[in-house]
Amino acid sequence: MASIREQITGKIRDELVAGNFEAGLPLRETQMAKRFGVSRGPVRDAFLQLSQEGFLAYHSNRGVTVRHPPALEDRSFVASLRAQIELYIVHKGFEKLTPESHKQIAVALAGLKQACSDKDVIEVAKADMEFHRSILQECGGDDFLQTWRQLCARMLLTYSRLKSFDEAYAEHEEIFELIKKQDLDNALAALERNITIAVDVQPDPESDAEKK
Amino acid sequence: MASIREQITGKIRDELVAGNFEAGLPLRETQMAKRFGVSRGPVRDAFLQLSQEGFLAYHSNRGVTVRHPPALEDRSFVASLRAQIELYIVHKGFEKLTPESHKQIAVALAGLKQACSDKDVIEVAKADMEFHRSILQECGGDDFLQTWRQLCARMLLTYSRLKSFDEAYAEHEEIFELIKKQDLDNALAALERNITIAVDVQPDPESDAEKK
DNA sequence: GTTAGCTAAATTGTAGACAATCAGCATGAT
DNA sequence: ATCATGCTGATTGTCTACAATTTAGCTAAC
Repeated sequence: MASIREQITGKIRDELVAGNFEAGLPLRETQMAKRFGVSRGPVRDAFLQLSQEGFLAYHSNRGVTVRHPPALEDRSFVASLRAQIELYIVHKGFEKLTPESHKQIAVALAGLKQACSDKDVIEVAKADMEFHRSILQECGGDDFLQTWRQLCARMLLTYSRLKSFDEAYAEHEEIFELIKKQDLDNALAALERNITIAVDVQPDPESDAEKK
Repeated sequence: MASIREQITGKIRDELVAGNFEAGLPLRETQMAKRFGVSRGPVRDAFLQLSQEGFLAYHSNRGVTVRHPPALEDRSFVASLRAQIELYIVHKGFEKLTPESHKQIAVALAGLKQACSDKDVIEVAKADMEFHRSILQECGGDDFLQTWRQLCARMLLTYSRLKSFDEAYAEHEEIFELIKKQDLDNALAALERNITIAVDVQPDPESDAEKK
C-alpha cells in the first residue's frame, strides 16, 4: 500500500495536471492537510517533491506556488529534449524487449484506450505519460526517468492534444504495433512525431516569468 | 540565513560529490541527524531533495542509498543534454547580459581560480558548476535550472577533470572572455567543448545497475 | 536440509506541539 | 507626505513522541 505522502503527492499532481489551480496560486500546507485529513508532514514532503518535479515553485519560508507553464518559445525545446531521451532509451533497449514487456506496454495502452473513450482529458494525459513511461521502463531507462519526468511535468502544465481522442489513441497504438513488429526505425520515427507534434499550439496568455 | 534543511542538504551533497560514500551505501536518517546535531525532520527533507536531484536513490520504507553513477556508455549522452540546455539558454539570453551580469560571472570565475590554485578537487567541482550556473542565471534560464541540475548531478558522481587545474581554469576563463567580448558563436563553441570534453574517460568498474 | 511462519530490533512514516520567520499594517519621527 | 520602526497574525521550519513497516534471525514443521 502506498504511503500517505505518495497518495497526497499523486492527488495534488493530478489536480495540477487538470489545471484546477491557476498559475501563481499559493498552496498552503495547513489547507491541504485539513483537506485530506492528514497532518502537515506528508503534505510538506509532497510539496517538496512536486517542487523538484517542476509542478510547484518553492519559496523559502513562504511556501509553494503553482508554477507557470514554460514560455511559448521554450516548449518545442522541452519537447525536443524529452524526445531525445525517449529515442535514446528505446534505441538502446529495443533488443531487451520480451513478450512480457509487450504485455506491460499493452496494459498501459489499454488504459489510454479507456481514457480516450471516456473523453476524460486528465485521464488521457495521465495514461499518455504512463504509456511512454512503461516503454522506457521496459527498455531499462530507469536512469533517466527523473529527468524525463521533469520535462513531462513542464509539458503537462499545458497539456492539450489538439487532435481528437481517437486520433491520439491511434498514434500510440501505431507505436505499439511497430514495437511488437520489432521495426525499430519506424517505431522511433512514430515516437518522435507523437512527442513533438503536440506543441506549437494554443498561445497561452499567462506564460509570464516566475516571480521571485 | 539558510534553513537547517538547506545547510544539511548542502553538506551531504558536498560529501557525495567528494565521493566520501561509496555507491549503494545506505544513509540513515538517525545517523545523519545525530551527526549534525539536529532532528530527523530536516534530514528527511534533505534526503528527499537529494533523491530528486539524482544523488540518492529513494526506496519506500527502506530509506535512501547512494546512487550509482551512470553507465559509461550513457555519460556522453548526459553531457550532450546538459550542453544543449546551456547552449540554448545562453543563445537565448545573450543579449540580456549587462555589465552587472559580467560582474556576477566574474565572481564565480574567481572562486574557480581560487579552488584551482588550492588544488582542491571538490572545491573545483563545485566552483565549476557554480560558474556555469551563474551564466545560466544571468541569461534568464531559471526555467531549466532544475533539469540542468539533475544532469550535473549525474556528471558530478564521476567528476574527474583529466587535465591540469590550470588548464581547467583557462578553459573557463576563455568562455568568460568571449562572453565579455559578446562573441556569441565562439562562446557557444567554447562552452560545448568544455562540457563534453570531460567525459569518455576513466572506465569505472562499479557502474552496475541500480538495485531495486 | 529446507522452508514457512513468528518474533524482535531497527528504521522509516506520521502526528501534534512549539519556535522561527515573514508580510502587512499601524504608528510615529523627520 | 515619506520613510523607518515595531507590532501582529499567519505560515513555514523544527522537534519529540509514537505508529507502521521492513529485515533478519530463530524456531518448528515437513
